[in-house]
Amino acid sequence: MNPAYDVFDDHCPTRLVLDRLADKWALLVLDRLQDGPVRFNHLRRDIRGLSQKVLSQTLKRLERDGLVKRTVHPTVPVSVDYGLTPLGRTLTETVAAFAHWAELNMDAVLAAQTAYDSAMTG
Amino acid sequence: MNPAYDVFDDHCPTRLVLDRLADKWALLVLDRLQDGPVRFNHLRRDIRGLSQKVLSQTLKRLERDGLVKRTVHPTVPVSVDYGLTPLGRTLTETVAAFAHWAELNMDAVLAAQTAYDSAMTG
DNA sequence: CAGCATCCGCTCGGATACTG
DNA sequence: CAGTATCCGAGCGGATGCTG
Repeated sequence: MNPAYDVFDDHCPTRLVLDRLADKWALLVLDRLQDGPVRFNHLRRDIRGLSQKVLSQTLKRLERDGLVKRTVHPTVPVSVDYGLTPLGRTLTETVAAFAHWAELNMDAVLAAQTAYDSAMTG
Repeated sequence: MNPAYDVFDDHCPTRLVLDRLADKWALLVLDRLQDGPVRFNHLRRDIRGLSQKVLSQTLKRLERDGLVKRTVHPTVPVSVDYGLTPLGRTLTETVAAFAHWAELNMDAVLAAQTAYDSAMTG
């Protein structure tokens, strides 16, 4: 580890990475890719609510950051799939933990919200 | 786990949670709180670039979601600190993994970006 | 110290239409 | 199928000023 990097520092480049990863769509894409490469429109269908424009942007950013690999298959018509790079793979566990923490603890969060809101009202 | 919850579903409540957690500031706050409660202005100073308004909003949301506990100490003047709830504590490992993945893999990401950009240019 | 209220620029992201 | 291009409204978040 390079001790010069510090996420709490405003001007540290890690902030840029954090900004990329702290994105709902990027997390969902990375989570969806953990079982292997997926094609563009397949991703689009699987991740409900994700528009094609945002998917395109998200994939491009993830590719630029070296987390996702874009592969073009020379078929007719051309087909393209997206998979994790080795670097991206080092993140999958964390991403999965994140995404599924929500599923596991949803009830507790909803209960906390209800309690908080009723405390405000009453 | 409740199999009814699915982060890939557009209308699943877990999407709301994911939205909250997939936030740079929320992640940094949670990461900063893992060693114990911290006072408001202390947080503000430690997390560079975080404005007071956004810190306030972030803390309120995290409190509403049951991840953070706000404690008022009846001193003069009043002092307030924020700490993790037991629920919030179940997230710290994941959050820390996230924040520090950035620090660990910064060099690789920067290299990937450079390669990507030069491939575009040249 | 620990906030709230207001203004406001800027970007995110949804909708739509078009291309190879 | 796999995108690009454009328009545009909503909201995030920074700056500033004020309160108990």
